Amino acid sequence: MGKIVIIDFETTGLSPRLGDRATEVGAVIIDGHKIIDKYQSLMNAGIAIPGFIQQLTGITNTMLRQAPTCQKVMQELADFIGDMPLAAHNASFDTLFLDAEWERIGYQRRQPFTCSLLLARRLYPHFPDHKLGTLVRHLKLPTTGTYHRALADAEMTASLLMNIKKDLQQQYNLSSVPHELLCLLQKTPKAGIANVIKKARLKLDL
DNA sequence: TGCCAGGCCCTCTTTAGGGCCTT
Repeated sequence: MGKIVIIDFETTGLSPRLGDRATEVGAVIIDGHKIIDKYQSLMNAGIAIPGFIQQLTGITNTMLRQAPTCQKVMQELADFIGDMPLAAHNASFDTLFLDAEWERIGYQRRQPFTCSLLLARRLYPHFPDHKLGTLVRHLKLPTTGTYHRALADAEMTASLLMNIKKDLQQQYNLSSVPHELLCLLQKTPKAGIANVIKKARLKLDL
């Protein structure tokens, strides 16, 4: 109950439709306000990583030559995730790559995705921007490794999401913040959040 | 040939345009 998988992909570019592929995936499971499990793997799609992305992520073509196939990694990831709901920072990006890589192994995502970027824009509108690094710095969250590596980014996104849940709980005096409520809030204009929580409090017994 | 992401959000908007965010 209350578990969410936070996921992050490193890729060869921005668009699976233009042929970009995943190069690394990191995923962590949170239960309430704790990380309880982690998964990480590089993956070899057999295509070259552009130079500027190698510089950005530190993931090189040499590293990928030794990496397992995308098919193997995506099957392991599907087993790791099971039917738990998902979250990511700028989830529209990770949704595209997860769906595209899973489609290649004949697997279809069924669970909803929550976006910590959309939630952070609503909860922390006064921050200078809503990049993952900026949010981690301003909220004084732990940095767990190198930015732009999949597991470190997934862990920091998990810390961010747990902070968002904690702030919602305190601000609105909620007993819990289920994934269903996060899905509702990420689509709610800032001015409507209190009203959505009021309705959800009755419906979800919060 | 030349171009090329895509979803969300704001505003000098809605018959649109541009910035943010992800690699």
